[in-house]
Amino acid sequence: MKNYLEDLAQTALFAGIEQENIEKLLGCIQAKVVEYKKDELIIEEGSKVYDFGIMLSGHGRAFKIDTMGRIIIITLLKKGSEIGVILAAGSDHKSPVSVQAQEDLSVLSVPFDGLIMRCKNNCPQHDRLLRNYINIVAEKGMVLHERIDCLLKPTVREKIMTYLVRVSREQGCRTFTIPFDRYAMSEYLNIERSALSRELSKMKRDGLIDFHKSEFKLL
Amino acid sequence: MKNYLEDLAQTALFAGIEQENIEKLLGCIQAKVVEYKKDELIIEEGSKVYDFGIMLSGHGRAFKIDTMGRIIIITLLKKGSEIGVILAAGSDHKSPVSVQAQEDLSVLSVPFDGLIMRCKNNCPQHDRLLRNYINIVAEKGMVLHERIDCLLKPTVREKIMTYLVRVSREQGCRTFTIPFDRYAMSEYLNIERSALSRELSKMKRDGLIDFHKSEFKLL
DNA sequence: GGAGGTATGTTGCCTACGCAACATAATATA
DNA sequence: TATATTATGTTGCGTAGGCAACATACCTCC
Repeated sequence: MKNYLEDLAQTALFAGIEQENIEKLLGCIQAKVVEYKKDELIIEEGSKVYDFGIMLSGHGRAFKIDTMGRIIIITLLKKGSEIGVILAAGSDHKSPVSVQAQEDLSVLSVPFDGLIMRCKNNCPQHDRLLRNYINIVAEKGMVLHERIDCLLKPTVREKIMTYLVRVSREQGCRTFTIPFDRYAMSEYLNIERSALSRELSKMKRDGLIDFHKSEFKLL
Repeated sequence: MKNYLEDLAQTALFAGIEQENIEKLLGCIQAKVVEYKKDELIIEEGSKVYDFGIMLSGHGRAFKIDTMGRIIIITLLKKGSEIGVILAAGSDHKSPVSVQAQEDLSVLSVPFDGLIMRCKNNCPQHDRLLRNYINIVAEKGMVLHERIDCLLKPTVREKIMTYLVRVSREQGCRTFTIPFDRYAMSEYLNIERSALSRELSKMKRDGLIDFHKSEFKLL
């Protein structure tokens, strides 16, 4: 466990908490490290989830299989990503997604009840931990809201613009880099990759934007 | 304030807390009642939000104006609805929506910090309150996720089916009532009202579903 | 440098669905 | 019961964008 302390100090969950206190907290909230093999399921669609997790190493993905058998990627997970945060805090707990290890990896697993129960020993910064947690849940909600914001736009062009304007704002600059390749971007906006490329080209021609690969510029 | 205690006891925020304790808590968390006139803005798009609210009476709506000047309804609010729960708990606090009173109404306004700070007097069930709050935030996230689930479906028929199957599951019955009229349903699924009606009729013809108004049946 | 692999762009075809306009049904008003 | 009003259903038309197929750029590894 100890070897992870440094990494944990960098996570949103433990933000603002000193390492020695993190160590104490980990015991208090009954956190444990769980290892997964490549392709193993961390969460199975439909199962009940009471523990949330923080990725300590490796890569994973959250996905679901739709009625037609297609795989829909919900999120990609890397070191530091949270798993099942909303689920564990919700009231139904039933997972709409599966989470799978894409390579051997380890996860810090925390029972939600351990987090939320005030420990008898009143350990320092448990409050801060809780506040961080709420913050994470809220931010996840914001992220979902922002995606819906794009998805609701009627045309491909408006979807793209909504997305680009947001990223530009976030990075505080008219020139910016998006964290997607074309395929991922098309999935995020729920449009065809080719249709995306087509519209991007048109928008460039129309003098609305400029771009090369994942570098964009709003004009 | 007192006259609202009974209503508050019914809300998700105060679920499982007795009325006398609610009264104490209200003071502890520095809640106050705020009145709004018809058409007044409770939250203004772009403003920073540090307090969340619980609707005590009346109706309101959350909306945003998109780039083309169209009004997009995000949610409708009624007695018991929460306002700005995710915002107040988030880290940016900047509201992507406006919230407006559609008639004279009152709101219980609670500073997020009041909620999350452990009161010195260690008042009973403050923990429960916090747990309820996290629960609400998480559920809001689930609701957004579920909508995205529909929006991502490529065809109108699949969007409809995804939605109907979910509501059917929620109500635990193949016959059920949806909380939308056609127009609201079409907005939720982000499709044209006429296209929705058209597809619903086809699905009935195909023996997939049966319906009359807002009553549906999966076959 | 060549050869294979992957990411991105281009284009023609075709249809699902947005849009508008109208029809019918349900509900309210008087 | 007549009349206005609002919800829902129907239909024809035109096109945005899905789909498939191919083109080009970029990258990696012999």
